[in-house]
Formats: sequence, structure tokens, C-alpha cells
Amino acid sequence: MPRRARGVYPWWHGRFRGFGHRITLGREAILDVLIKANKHLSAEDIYMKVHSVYPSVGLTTVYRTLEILVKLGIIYKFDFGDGRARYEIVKDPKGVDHHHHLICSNCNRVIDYTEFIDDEVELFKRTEEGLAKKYDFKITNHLIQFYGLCKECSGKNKGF
Amino acid sequence: MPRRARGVYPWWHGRFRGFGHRITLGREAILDVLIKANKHLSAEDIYMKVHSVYPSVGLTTVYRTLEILVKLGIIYKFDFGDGRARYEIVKDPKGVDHHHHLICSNCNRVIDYTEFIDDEVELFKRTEEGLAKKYDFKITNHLIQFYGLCKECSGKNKGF
DNA sequence: TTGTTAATGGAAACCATATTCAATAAGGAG
DNA sequence: CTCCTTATTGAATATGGTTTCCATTAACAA
Repeated sequence: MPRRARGVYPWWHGRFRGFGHRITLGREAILDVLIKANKHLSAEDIYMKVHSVYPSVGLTTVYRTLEILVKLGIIYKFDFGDGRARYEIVKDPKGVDHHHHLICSNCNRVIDYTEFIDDEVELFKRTEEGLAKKYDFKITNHLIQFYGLCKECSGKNKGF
Repeated sequence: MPRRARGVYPWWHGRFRGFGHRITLGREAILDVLIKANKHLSAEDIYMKVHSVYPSVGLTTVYRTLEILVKLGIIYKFDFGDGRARYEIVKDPKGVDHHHHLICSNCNRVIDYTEFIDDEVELFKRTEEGLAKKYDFKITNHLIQFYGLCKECSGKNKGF
């Protein structure tokens, strides 16, 4: 937890407090890990990193904090099909770091890609508007993932 | 399991046998349920339906069969975020039944939509080609889901 | 500083899915 | 049609990520 200049608070404190949540050491540490990692991490990944600095923070707190962060829209929760969820800090959809995922059905390797995002975002904007109107559904975000076989697996594995 | 005219086999038998799998009563019943349901079902949903007709078919067989069907590309497996997977028969991407999902973050209701699919298919064709080339990744399918608040939930629930 | 109440961690509970294993049956060979 | 090999099966049990319980601690408003 980097020391903070007097009276200067991280961007997310307002949103956090605004929903009635308290700022705690554990929560700061957890979000700090997500921000610094800048890639998808499992709850256990996060727990281990936080725990190495603050051994008093338990796995339960990690799960509870992640749940809040997801609901507040501060982080994303992904399912890559290997039985454990992954979490990732939300970036501006227009930002440089925004990406989607390629998932290998065989080895579960996950590749981030940033190409074609502009086209996708453009299409989604249109689709979202149409769907929101038709179903009276307030869309907050979308999930896009491609599945297939990665370079290593496509050679040896023929389906099953 | 409807009686079959002599020598006439369901479309999926060839693919099934081709991969060395045997055709069994349980497997026919399970796939039959998926075909007739024509919507996403959980393993338990499928188990109960099959079990009501063939009490001898166990939940284990349902899971094992679903795993094979997914690997053979005969059904899709979805995660809607409520902790249990859903399965759905694969239809031709150009077919009328092809659809994607709108998921309510609050009540977990899932809405199927078929609108705008053409645009998406078009975009994905381009994206898939580009990604396949760049990452040497053999894409077999994609997942798109929109998250947000449904009509019922958007009024009362403000985030958290 | 104090009081109210959210937050915490460790243990236990949960629950969907996976695995084990002996019994059974699909389907090719004869 | 029958036999034989071996995939498939169900029941019970294990697994493992996530959630809940509950007594204790600490955030922060007054």
C-alpha cells in the first residue's frame, strides 16, 4: 500500500464510500494488486499476492471484496471454463488496454488481443442500442470470447 | 426415445461413432431432451427430464455425455454466472434459431435474442480470420453475452 | 474518545462437477 | 446368433472453488 499524500484519495474511494462501504487495508491491498497486475487473476492468485504483504488478510475477505468490486463495476469477472473465476480491472472501452480473450479449449491457455476492438466496440454500440430499446434492458457491459485451439494444441489434438 | 425406422439413424450417430463412442439409451435420451427443449438447460434440468422417462439413467452419465457432446461440437456449454453451466443444442449459425444472450446481473434472468445476429456474424467472420492468422489460433466458436438490468430490475435496483 | 455497525478471518458448510470401481452392455468378430 | 473385448454405467465418494457462520475487530460519524 503506497503511502498517500494528505487528503488525496485514490479514484475509487468516492465510489466505494458512496455505496456505504468502508475503506479497509485489505480492500486497498486487493484492489492494488488488481491495478498493478493489469491482467486477469484468480481469487487465489490475488490472495497469495496480498497475503505475502499482509498475512492477516484472509481468502474470505478476498472473495467478499471481489464481489463488491464487480457489483460496483470496478473490476470484471470472467469464466474461462477451467472452474475458477478470473478478475480484471475495468479499463475504459476506448482505452489502450481494453482487450478481449482467445481461449484454447484444450489447454485453457488464454490470449489477450486488442486487434479489431474498434470494430467490435462499434458494432456493440449499435447492437446495444437496439437491444436496449427492444427489450427495455439496460446493458452495462458485454462479454466476448473466442474459443478454439491454440498453436501448440491444434497440431496434436483432433477434437477428442 | 421414439422408435426408429430400420436402418435410419439420427444425424449425430455418424459423428458419434466416428469418434469411437458407442450409442447408448442414456445418450440418446439426453440428446433427445436437448433437441426437443431447444433452449438452455442445466445438467440437473436434463437429468430430471431424462430420469422421468428412464429412471435408470444417472446424473453421472448426464455429465459425462454432456462433456462428449460439447467436445464434438454438438451442443454449447454456457456460463451465466449463477454457478451452474447451461447446455444448448448447436444450430447452424445461419439458421433461424441461432441466438445470443442478454443476462440480468440482478435476477439472472436470461433473454435470448436473434436480432442483429447478421451484423455480428459478419464482424466475427472478419475478426476470426484476422485472429486466426495473427495468433495461429484455430477458432471453432465464439461467445457473446450482454449484461445489464432487465425491465423488472432496472427500476428498483441501483447497482448494489 | 466513544458508540454503532460494517468488516474480518478461520472453520465449516455448500454444491456443482469429477472420479473410483465393480457390474453391465455395445457392437465387432466369428 | 453368440462370444468377447472394452467402453459405459450408476452409486458412492471425492474434489475444490466459493459461501456462510459467528464471535471478534476496527472504520468512521458524532
